[in-house]
Amino acid sequence: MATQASIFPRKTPRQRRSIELCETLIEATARVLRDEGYEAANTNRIAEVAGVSVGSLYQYFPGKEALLYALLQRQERRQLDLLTQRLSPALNGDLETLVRSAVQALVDFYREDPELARVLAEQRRHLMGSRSLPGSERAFSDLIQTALRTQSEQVRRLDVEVASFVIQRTVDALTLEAAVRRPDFLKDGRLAEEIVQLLVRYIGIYPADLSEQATRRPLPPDEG
Amino acid sequence: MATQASIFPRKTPRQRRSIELCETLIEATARVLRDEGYEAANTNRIAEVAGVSVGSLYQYFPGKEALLYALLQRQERRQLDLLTQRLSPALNGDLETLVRSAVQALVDFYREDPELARVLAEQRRHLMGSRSLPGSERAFSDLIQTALRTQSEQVRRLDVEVASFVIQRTVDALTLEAAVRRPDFLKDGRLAEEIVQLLVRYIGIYPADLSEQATRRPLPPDEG
DNA sequence: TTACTATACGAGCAAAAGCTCGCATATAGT
DNA sequence: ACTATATGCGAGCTTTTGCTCGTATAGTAA
Repeated sequence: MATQASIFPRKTPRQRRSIELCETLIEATARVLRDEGYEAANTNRIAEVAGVSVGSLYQYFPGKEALLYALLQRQERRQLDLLTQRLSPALNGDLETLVRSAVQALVDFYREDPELARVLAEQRRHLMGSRSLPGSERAFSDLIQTALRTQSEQVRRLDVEVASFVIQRTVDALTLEAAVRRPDFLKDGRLAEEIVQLLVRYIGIYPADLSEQATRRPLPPDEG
Repeated sequence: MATQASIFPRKTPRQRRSIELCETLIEATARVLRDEGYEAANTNRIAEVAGVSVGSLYQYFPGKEALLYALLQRQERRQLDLLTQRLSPALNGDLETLVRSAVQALVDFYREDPELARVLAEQRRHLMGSRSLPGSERAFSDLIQTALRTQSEQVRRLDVEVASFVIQRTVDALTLEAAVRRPDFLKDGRLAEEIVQLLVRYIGIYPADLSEQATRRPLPPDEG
């Protein structure tokens, strides 16, 4: 059972059938993870579900970690694609619309396949280990920081680094957790709207902030 | 490798040395999980680290799942203990103090052993499966709902069920995630205070809420 | 002491999982 | 058609893991 730890593909497929083979294997990995759980996700089972032989599997992937990693990359790419696609029309609107677009994008994404998303979220850190995280995470964080800076009139003064961490982790954790455990909260949109409120109240300007905003907003209306 | 799935102890230790043995095993499980990861956490390795034989392990635990489950229970009990202990002196104070106590309790808890907390969080759902969750989670949720209702003058009108979900998952995800990945954010208290702000702004009453609060607060001040 | 029970041990077997290698087939280039 | 290369296969070997069982020791009670 001498386990080989490399994460990266053993060789790149050249012909069409081998490319399809790799995709079939990744898809099978997703199916096994979703339907049978992590324990069942061994190379023999994945090859069996994919309808190919173990030998073929090992021709392209050095082990199950590599399959998991490839699947994770596919997932992250799709997530980021959806997010940027949904966000671009809202970038010039008001803050609330922007936030709502982002939240709804993640809700839709996780609702599509909650079980798979959950398992992958669990495995993410195992695979990343101490490696740098080039995935959608960094891109998402950049997206938030940019938005915070460009929407500065509607945004209170805050530590952008910490705030983007808070925003990203909050919306991700809540949408994923809800998709897995409280799908009823997502079905009627109650929770999505609640997350929007949570974030807008956190980011947006309220009277309590006016004193510290004085340098940026020269008009101090009397409160009381 | 015919795996036996039961979660519950095989028999209860009667003499002192056997009680110590069980605790040693649970502690070893924690150590292996923290230092070597989930993959390494097999019964042979745990017994070795504990300095006892596999035979002794199987006398009390039917498999590694049972060990994991026992460890998880210990962790949840400690977490809930700390939380209730920190919260009780703040129950009569203002909302912000209450929230700050809860956040700080979780921050302290996760900072104590972030790696272990992370691994256990990952494993929680595997072990719980479709079982009911009698752990700290339910108790925490009840705690929040009670607090929301008793502090009603400082709390805006909101769906208590959804709100308690949002609050619980938010504070838990943020504190755990930060303890693991951004310990620097926790060291100087920047993040803790940010989480407090996030929650207080979400829960608390702001001018934007005054119209919908009219039935509860009979004084409608003109806004604008 | 004696008898009885609980506890501890660890070699070792069976099942599972990881992985290879020799051979068969498909595709591409000439 | 012929050759070279890429692809696919799966029996079966190796290592790991889960777990038992016969034996030895420690505790308890008479």
